Amino acid sequence: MFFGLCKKIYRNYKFMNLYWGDLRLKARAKTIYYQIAEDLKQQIMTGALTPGEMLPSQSQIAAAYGVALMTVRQGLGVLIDEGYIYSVPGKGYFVAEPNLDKLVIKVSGESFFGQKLNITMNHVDILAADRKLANKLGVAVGKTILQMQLTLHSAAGPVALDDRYVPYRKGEPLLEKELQYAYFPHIIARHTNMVVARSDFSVNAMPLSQAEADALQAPAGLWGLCIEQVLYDISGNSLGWSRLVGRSDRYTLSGAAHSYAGRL
Amino acid sequence: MFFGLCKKIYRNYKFMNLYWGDLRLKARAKTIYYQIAEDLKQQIMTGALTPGEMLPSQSQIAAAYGVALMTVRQGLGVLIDEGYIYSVPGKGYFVAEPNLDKLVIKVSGESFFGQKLNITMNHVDILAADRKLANKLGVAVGKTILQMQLTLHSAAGPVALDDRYVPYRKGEPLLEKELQYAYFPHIIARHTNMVVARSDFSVNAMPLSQAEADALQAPAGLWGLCIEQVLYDISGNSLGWSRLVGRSDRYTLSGAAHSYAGRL
DNA sequence: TAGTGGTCTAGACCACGGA
DNA sequence: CCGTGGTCTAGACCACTAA
Repeated sequence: MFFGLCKKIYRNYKFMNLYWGDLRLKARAKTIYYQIAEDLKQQIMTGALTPGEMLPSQSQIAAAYGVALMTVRQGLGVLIDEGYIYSVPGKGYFVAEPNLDKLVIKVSGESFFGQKLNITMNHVDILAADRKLANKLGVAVGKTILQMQLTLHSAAGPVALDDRYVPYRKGEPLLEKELQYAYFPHIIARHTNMVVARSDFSVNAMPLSQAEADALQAPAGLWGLCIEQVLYDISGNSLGWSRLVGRSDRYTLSGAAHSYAGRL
Repeated sequence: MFFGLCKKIYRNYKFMNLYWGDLRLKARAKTIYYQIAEDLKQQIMTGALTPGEMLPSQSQIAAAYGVALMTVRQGLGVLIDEGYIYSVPGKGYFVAEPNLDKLVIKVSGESFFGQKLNITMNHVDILAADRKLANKLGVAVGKTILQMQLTLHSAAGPVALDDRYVPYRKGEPLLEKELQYAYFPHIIARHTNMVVARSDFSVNAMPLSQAEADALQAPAGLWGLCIEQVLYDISGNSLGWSRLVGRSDRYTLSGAAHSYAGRL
């Protein structure tokens, strides 16, 4: 049932010239373990193997392909990486349930909102942390904070305002060069020698303050889309806080979710 | 430099009773390959190995631990899975650059916005696709569409309205049972026998229509947070479209990003 | 007890990279 | 040329699961 026509002799791949130069994927595409993975993936996506169903055992697959166990395991490893299957020790491999519960938004520094944005630095200030700021950054009230505000704008005009707060570090001046990075974590990564491990963020609709509306040249009554982001190091210490508020008529956040999600 | 104290004799793990029953992670925690991975991960997170730096070669690691090559490879595989390193054939393994450019929002059916929400079905209708709907769903204008609208509400009152559209399929009646799933993809997955492979979504601030404001009992002038989602099968055919608009004062979207991201 | 997956070994050959 | 990672073999022993 599982292996109708799949007993082809994959093994003569050794005698073929398959490493077509630069493209690594093309090379991988013709390996035995990759073929095993593709065959099984095919059966999952076409419904021949349904979610929850058990796959044939490693040894059955090995026998079917005339191949060693480790090779089969490598193929199954690919499917595990890609989220198609999971294993239960002592029982077997099972087809995973598809789910779309992880929405992924990609934000590179280059194209924050799916469009190329120019950056203007409005001002850089030194200030003492008030209660709210101290709370966000996990520092004591009164602690010296570096604040910067910048504007992202497209050809149509200003798109978003971004206020960023970093605990001041002695002997680590912010360089002009660093400020050019559109995406806050990139600044932090260059500015501190800490490894930024995690960021928590939230997204919501917000009314624009008068100052924000002015700076964004926003029509009266327009609300903004607000993205807050707090950065942490590996120990959970806060490294920075960013609050971006943008014209909702000039950008939207977008992304995708995949049922069988591999690595990010 | 790389291996100061790490030449412990891991190999006697074989003679210890390490498989402490149910927890699989605890078992894995004491394997050789896992220890190798942890040691290297430690060096990366503490800065002993910096992004872009080359790791010692497989054979060096194997010699340092007194272990076979395949075992080392398995350990390095863990780090690749978790995004800490990558490999360049013919050269070596390298520490990856940390980046926080993938924001992940988890939405389970249980807690859509970080709070338990009750669901009320407002109505289910059959209608013919107009141009906009036909475009969204990738069907012909006039095609029969199943529409349903539901309200999500917390103890405080209504939180969001969700309009969902599914191309009508003969002989596949929507079951009352299926409608209880809060999260749209879950309904689709149960309703059709198609595998939902991908969903594209977008998030933005939107003014509430009069009908929406009434249904949500929203204060005058309040804008909503709108999440649109289109579901696709493996071939790229659209399986459904959902447009959720919610009171921005009663929920926010939130999530996290990780510098070294493993599987979703 | 038999079958499953999980770990590990000590070899092998291959393609790629750089000196 | 040699060192690198990538693939593969034919075994081994272990712990878990279910009959």
